[in-house]
Amino acid sequence: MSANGEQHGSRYHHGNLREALIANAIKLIEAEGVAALSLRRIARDTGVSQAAPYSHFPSKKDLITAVCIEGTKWFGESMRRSAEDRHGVDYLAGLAIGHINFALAHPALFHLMSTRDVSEAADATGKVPEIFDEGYQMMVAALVRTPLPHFGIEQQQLNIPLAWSQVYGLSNLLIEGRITPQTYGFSDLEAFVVAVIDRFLQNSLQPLSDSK
Amino acid sequence: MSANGEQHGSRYHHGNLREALIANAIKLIEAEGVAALSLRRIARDTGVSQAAPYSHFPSKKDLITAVCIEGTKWFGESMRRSAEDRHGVDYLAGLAIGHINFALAHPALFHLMSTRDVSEAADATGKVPEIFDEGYQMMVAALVRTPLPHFGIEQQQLNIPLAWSQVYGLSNLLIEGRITPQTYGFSDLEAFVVAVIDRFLQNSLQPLSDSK
DNA sequence: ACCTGAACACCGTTCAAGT
DNA sequence: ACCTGAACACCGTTCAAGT
Repeated sequence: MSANGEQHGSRYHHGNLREALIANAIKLIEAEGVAALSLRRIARDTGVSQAAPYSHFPSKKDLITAVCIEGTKWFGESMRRSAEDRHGVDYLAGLAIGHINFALAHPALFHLMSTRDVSEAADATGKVPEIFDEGYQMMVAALVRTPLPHFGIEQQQLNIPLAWSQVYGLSNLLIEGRITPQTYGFSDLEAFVVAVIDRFLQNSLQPLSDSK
Repeated sequence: MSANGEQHGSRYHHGNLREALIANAIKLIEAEGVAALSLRRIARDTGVSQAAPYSHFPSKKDLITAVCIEGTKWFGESMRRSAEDRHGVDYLAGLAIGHINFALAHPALFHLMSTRDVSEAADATGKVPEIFDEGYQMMVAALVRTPLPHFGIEQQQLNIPLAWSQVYGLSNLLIEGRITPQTYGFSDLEAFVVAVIDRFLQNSLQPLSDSK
């Protein structure tokens, strides 16, 4: 309940306190939500005094920033893993599914990473969005290089915010439980996600009609 | 800095403390963000003691819930106002624009309403999502009754989560500053939003190709 | 019924002091 | 350099007491 067991009696005079704090912060977030995140609590869980974290982070914001940075790595990996060995439109679908998988597997962490008020609050360096967007850059790159027939350049441009907000929005609404697959006749979450993404891509692949 | 001026010396022994607290809570959120939201601060701003709010709300969560409920009214009105006098697809676009307009006009409030960790944290009654979704029900109703040629029923069904997460995601990414209209060659935010929504609707209106 | 003031257990942060 | 313990100004919440 209080110790984490993996230390052999020493008291972090080794330089691993920083990593231990980040790990325990993530553990706490995933177990009890962002609201439960307190520096004192993390210090307690890590077995150090309340003031110890200040030897490694100037403020709570900076610890959270570090947590976000760690999270973005997992996020990017999830997208990459899900998209590898795929090509063209399938690659795009893979990225989207990797995105949503991460969000569903780490809802609190995803939320922390993706919302401002927590991380505006949180982002001391101001670089979290930039880092977070790395994942999206993969999507952007794929969108740009994937040949969408019948699209002009400037039309294709608009697909970027479209795809981005689509995936981002779906992730959040699924996490929040506002959209449930059952409502739309899907018993399986994965199948629902695939269907929605497929539909999005099919829609986007159509040539634009000249009116009507 | 401390008083709000609209009271005539009396000390809220009238039954308007509840409304004053909600109003000042919203004022505080919009001025300093959700992070600054504290019961004691609101009480101070309203000119009452720290314990006074507990005569009207069992806990901080309940005050926030009341704030969310108030917010959903504005949200619904914004969508309705923006869509009135429009028909068919234009009506849908109006709803979407009303949604995004509200999010941009009241970012902190929108964020409070739409994110769980704050309002899971916040929603004592558990009914906030339900109420919040009222706005989306308009969208759903419109999507269902708007004739989209070439779509079967079950195909049309999928447009609901698609449109919903599209608008929701775009709202959030615009608020967070992650998507900027300038990136896509728009100097005007409104024009950008209209273009994206139009594109979404045009995409969705296409008949599905039978493969390829 | 509605509000106040003092109290309790928390929190982020600072700072002198220890090793 | 890294950590502790005590302190400060906050916070949510409770509770006896006032009107």
